[in-house]
Amino acid sequence: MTKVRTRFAPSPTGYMHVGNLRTAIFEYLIAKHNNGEFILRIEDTDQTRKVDGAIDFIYNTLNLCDIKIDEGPNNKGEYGPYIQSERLPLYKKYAEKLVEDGHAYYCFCTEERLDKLRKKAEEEKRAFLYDGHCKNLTKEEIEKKIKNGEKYVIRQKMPKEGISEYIDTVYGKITVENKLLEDQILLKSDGYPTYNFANVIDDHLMNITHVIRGNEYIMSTPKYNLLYDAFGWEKPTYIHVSMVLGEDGQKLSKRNGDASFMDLYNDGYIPQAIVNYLVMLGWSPDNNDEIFSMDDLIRLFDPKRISKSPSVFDIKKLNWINAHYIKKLELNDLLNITVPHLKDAYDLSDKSDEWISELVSIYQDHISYGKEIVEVTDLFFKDKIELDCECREFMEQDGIDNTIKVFKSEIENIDDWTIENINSAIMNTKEKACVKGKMLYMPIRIKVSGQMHGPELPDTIHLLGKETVLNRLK
RNA sequence: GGCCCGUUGGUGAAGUGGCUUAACACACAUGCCUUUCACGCAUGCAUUCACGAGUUCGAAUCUCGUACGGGUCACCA
Repeated sequence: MTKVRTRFAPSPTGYMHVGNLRTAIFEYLIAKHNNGEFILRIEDTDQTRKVDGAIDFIYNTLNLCDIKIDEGPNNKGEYGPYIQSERLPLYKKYAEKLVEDGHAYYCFCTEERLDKLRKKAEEEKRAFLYDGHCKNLTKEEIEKKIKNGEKYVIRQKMPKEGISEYIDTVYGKITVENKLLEDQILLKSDGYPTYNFANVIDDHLMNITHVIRGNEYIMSTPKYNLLYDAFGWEKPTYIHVSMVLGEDGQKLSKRNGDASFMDLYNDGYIPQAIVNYLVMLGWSPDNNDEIFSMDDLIRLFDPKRISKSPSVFDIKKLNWINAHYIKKLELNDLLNITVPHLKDAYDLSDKSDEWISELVSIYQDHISYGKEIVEVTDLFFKDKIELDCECREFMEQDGIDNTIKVFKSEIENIDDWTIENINSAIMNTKEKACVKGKMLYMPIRIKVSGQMHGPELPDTIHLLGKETVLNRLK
């Protein structure tokens, strides 16, 4: 049996939205589930969209997600180079081979002529298809034109009749009429291959066995297959996956302000949690489990269970999964995803490392992503706290003033500012003011933190410091 | 406009002709527990699977039509 090989083939744009990442995850899981290899190939045939540092960015992203690349631009491999712009001669060679064998032809049509055809098609409300104008040029005509320095492209010769069909792992049988297939361009006039062509050549040369990609390619896959047939190559297994949509039901995009992986990462989402969440978008295991390690996923992943319909990216569910991962974090990792945000938002110069650790720790179970630490801890950093309606209502009840007064004097009497002593102060207040439960804790909590909820009260008070607490009890 | 694909609750989804009076999870709501929130627990939230017809003893599941949504039709990837 041949070894399963999948590839992730992004353009180097320096941006990866979660839909792209999900595709990479699926590709990785399919390879690893079958003990296969995962290849990274950079598709930079559009030189205008290239961004510096994009390759490192991709490596960095996949690395953070524990997706290990077996072969790629920064790895050794037998099938390189792994950057398409470094493979140019190859494409040209194969395109010319196709011409020789009668599966493709030179085309000298100018942009103007094509524009005109396009316009006409639009007016007549039909799909534009190249009219095959250059298909039957004689050898002499072609040589003459090339000699004259006329620009040319190489186009694939499509059958005019019949149908093409193939089996997609997710969508089943897909049928397209051949007459709807365009004599698509394989080699552009600048000598670069088109995406479609480079893909076929590279996938074959790199021994890719499973092609996983967005379902926008469902319709063009027959063209790919025709190419495989023309070369006499074995076709890969196709696995088309549906789209990931934004909350508005629209396609995810940077412009829409939709979060990219890096945005999420920078906000303190844990890559493993993001992977966990993304894999559940459009895929489900055959049981009810929802929390998966990468090893679990590799073991369980079955592309047959990928769903056909698009799914909406739901940040709330991601929050839930991420909170789950945060609860299990070691202190150091917890600090890493929270402290930078604290530093950003507040002046920490007079706070000790111990204080910061303690602060972050008591909120570990209360935040669903790193950056959330900022809003939830603001009571530690502002001078004046304001009570909302619910708090004020609570504070208007009888006996509250007395409880606060008693508690304040208890606090004043503490010499050694420890959580134990603070706890004793609360207990003493319980005795002396004759209140308990909600009527004991809530007034103190509200007065001191300005909120009706939060972590353990003694911890909060301890972190606030004696001075601040006394000020707020006034 | 042609062609292709999709449509189960606010969201992710299970479901492949009878065990479904449609799982599970998120979200939401209520209650219990708890000093509060959270956690946990319990309950509620789709009389119905876009709609209509057909096949069948029986349909979310099969067929056809309609609607809606998306994709595709570049010397972009």
